[in-house]
Amino acid sequence: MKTINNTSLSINDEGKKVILHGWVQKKRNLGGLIFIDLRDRSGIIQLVATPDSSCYTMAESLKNEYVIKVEGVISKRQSANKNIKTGEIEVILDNVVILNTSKEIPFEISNDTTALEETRLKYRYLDLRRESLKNIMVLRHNITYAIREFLNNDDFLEIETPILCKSTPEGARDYLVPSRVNKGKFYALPQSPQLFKQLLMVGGMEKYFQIAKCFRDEDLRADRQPEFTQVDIEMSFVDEDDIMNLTERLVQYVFKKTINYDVKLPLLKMKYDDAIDLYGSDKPDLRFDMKIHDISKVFENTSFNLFKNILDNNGIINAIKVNNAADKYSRKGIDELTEYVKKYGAQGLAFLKISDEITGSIAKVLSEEEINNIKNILNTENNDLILIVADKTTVVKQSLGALRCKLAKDLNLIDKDDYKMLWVTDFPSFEYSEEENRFVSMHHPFTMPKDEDVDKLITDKANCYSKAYDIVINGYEAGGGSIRIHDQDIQRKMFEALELSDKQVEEKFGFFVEGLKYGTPPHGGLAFGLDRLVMLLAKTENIKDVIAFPKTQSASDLMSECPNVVDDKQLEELKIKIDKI
RNA sequence: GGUUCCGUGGUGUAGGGGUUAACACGUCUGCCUGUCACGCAGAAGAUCGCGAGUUCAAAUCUCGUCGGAACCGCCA
Repeated sequence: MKTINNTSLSINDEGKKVILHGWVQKKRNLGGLIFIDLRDRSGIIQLVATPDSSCYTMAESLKNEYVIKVEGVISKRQSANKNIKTGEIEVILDNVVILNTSKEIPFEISNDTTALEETRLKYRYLDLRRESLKNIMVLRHNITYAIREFLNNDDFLEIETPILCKSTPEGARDYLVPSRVNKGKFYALPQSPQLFKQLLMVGGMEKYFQIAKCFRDEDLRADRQPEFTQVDIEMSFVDEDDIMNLTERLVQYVFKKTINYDVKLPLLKMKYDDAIDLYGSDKPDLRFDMKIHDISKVFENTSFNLFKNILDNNGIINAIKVNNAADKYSRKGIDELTEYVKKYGAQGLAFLKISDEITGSIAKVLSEEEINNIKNILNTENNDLILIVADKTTVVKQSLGALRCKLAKDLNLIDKDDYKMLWVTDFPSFEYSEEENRFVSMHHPFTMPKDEDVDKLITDKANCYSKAYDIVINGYEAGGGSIRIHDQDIQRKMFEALELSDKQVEEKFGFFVEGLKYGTPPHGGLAFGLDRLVMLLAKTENIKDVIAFPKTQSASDLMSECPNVVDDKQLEELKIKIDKI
């Protein structure tokens, strides 16, 4: 068995005879002397074959990615290579055994490989040999290990819940699995272990966690995979603060343990409404400021018809100030920003450039007083750029919220080594679904309303808030959770608010509601997006970088060519017929 | 469901209606005893994703299709 971590060798081992295993990363044949970079999981160590050695011919025949076993003596190098950990030493070879050969590899195995993601995904097992990807796998392991360590020390039990579940058509689309034993019936893969973890609380487990695979059949994004991992936590006899407190300490522990970063506690708490108002997002990135300001009142009596009409139609006018950036955006630059906000439904983007003489798209149509009022509200200085969106509230907030993030990125306002974390709390219980013409749960139907809002469940849904919270890190929703409803009366009211009939409730989650009737303790929890947490700690913006075998945007695996068609025999066993597509 | 972009030797890019499709890295051969992005000399390797159309002529233009990427919708 391979026992030595190759790069654990150092100058202190000089003279020692060693047996090493690994892959040929690189061979440099100087004619009378051969250098080989031997790679194992720990890194690179240099081997040297001299012409007087019996293994010289064997060393000559080595090619990239051959798997070899070598014997040799640790020696001090004539001149050290400061770029690698073992740069002071090398192994003078006595013996080389080829354990396996390798086809010529399709792309260079190095951190700065030029291969596209597409190529790397097809040969993911080769991609994993690259140090940067390997390091993320190590980091991911360290993170899950730290999580288990922390939660174990806090009396949590790690319990697995089923992968084959009942489909609950609320929320995300389910992945379905046909049942052979029960023909015509389907399992669904879990979108999260939500119901099971609550039933574990009913089952008296008190403190549960699981590093749980979850599945959602929705479209992919740079930070979204159809198959992902959640750190799922649930506790009994707790309130919101207990869970936030525990989670903070967990995050602090993981950051310290894995990247030696000190998280200062307690984290900032911000109400959902304030987050939307100030940052246009329920997951604000606080690494930079650039708040959104409401300048509607400046235009109460404006003669500028465009803005007047928007205000008359219950719209708002908001602005962000980009410090010292007026000269950084030409007409073309502004046009690009305009196109950007249009994606979020904004009709346009007005701008003002602050200087002795105000310029910009609406500089001419505004009165001097209006411009002065804007300058006062935004507290402007010379060369500030003011960007304004006027529209209905959701469009204004969403587009400016996205715009401030784009600007911060474009203008390099973000310190890449910084982490800004906060809690976003007091989420609305409901959001109005235009599609379904009714209020639907923002979180899920088992989320406890704020004590003072229980009565509003029926009477004032739009102003009903819940005991729900998200932990936001650098603009990512890293995790979210809530206190659950354990009270039967409140649960009934919730279903009523969602316009679910007794029959619908019974069909959708009868087993769950039945369970809640048998002495359910007050409970709540939270789920962490593990992949996103790894992304944050690894400082990458692509979720594929933190998953060993990820899927492409069309939810396929380029390596195994999955999904794929199946045998007619398999379909026949399941009594499934495929329609022409 | 929608918008935008990409597809050219093994890899990554350049190019672009016309005769030998360019460059870098890699590969192969020879030379080379201190390299570590080794060096030097030479060679092989591509019907430009696939299909149709326009044209005297398509890798280039058009349409379709397949694959990839980013985003909007979607993601309780």
